[in-house]
Amino acid sequence: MSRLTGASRRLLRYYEEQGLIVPDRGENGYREYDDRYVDRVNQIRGLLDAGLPTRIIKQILPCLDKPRSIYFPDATPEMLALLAAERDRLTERIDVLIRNRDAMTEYLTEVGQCRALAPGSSHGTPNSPSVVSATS
Amino acid sequence: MSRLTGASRRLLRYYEEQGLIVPDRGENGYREYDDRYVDRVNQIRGLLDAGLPTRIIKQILPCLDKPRSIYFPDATPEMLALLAAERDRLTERIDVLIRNRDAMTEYLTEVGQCRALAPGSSHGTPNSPSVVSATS
DNA sequence: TGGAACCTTCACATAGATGTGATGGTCAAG
DNA sequence: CTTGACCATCACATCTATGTGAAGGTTCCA
Repeated sequence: MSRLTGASRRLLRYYEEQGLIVPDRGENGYREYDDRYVDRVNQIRGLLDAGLPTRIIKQILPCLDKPRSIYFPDATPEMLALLAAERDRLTERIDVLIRNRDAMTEYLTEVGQCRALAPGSSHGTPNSPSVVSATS
Repeated sequence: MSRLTGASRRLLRYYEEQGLIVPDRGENGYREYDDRYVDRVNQIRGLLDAGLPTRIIKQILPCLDKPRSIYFPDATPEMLALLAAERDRLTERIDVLIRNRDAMTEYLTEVGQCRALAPGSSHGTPNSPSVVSATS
């Protein structure tokens, strides 16, 4: 599992400790990770990377689980509200990041050496003046 | 300053300790924050919020300083490369966040109660399937 | 001459995400 | 049976961004 996800064993245990994943145990006590956990762990890491704390992730994760869109049973209004709120917070952060990124790009462009193209994709509005503000 | 930026005094001192800001000192030893520092602190907090560590921020911050675009003197190639690299990393994060955000929105839409509109702006592609992967 | 309201430094505390090591069980191959 | 490669738990360490409080100086207003 560690190899599949890139997360250290320690980290997997930590996620488990935080209730983010609950792997089965074999007779011998060994953890048995269902294949679907690899997606789940990646999602967790994505959200952590997004700045969400495990505590929040634990709450919104059930909503984002993979075999959903079949029947999503236990989605309390509270969870939906929380999810929406987190999404909005996330949107705000994204905006901050985009503005920062664009400021960097702008500077690099001005200086004139703008090689090192983004290897991933390329969302984002390449304008907006210079700086930034934090929200969280 | 603390009031202007929302950062606690302690935090301002911390940023100073990390070399991110270098306020002048009055006769009495009091810190004297130039007005431009309010922008700078906001920028710092934006970058911190972006997940960049102070160590990195310290390096790229001089490039993003405000009275720039006049004459930007000391931009070594190393700093430019670093800045470009950080910008690309940032772009990757942004993509991850956008995908996560869109997954949330998608879920909320499916469930049907998609009120709680984003109060800020509204970047982003409202599609892409579900999940995510971390890069950092 | 107070005293309130600032400021200073120093230092210890905390919380979250992770690393690392000690100690020991399990399993499969030799 | 033993050795190597797994696995388990526990516990302590680390790093970053912060909070908090103590002990004391400064400024200003009454």
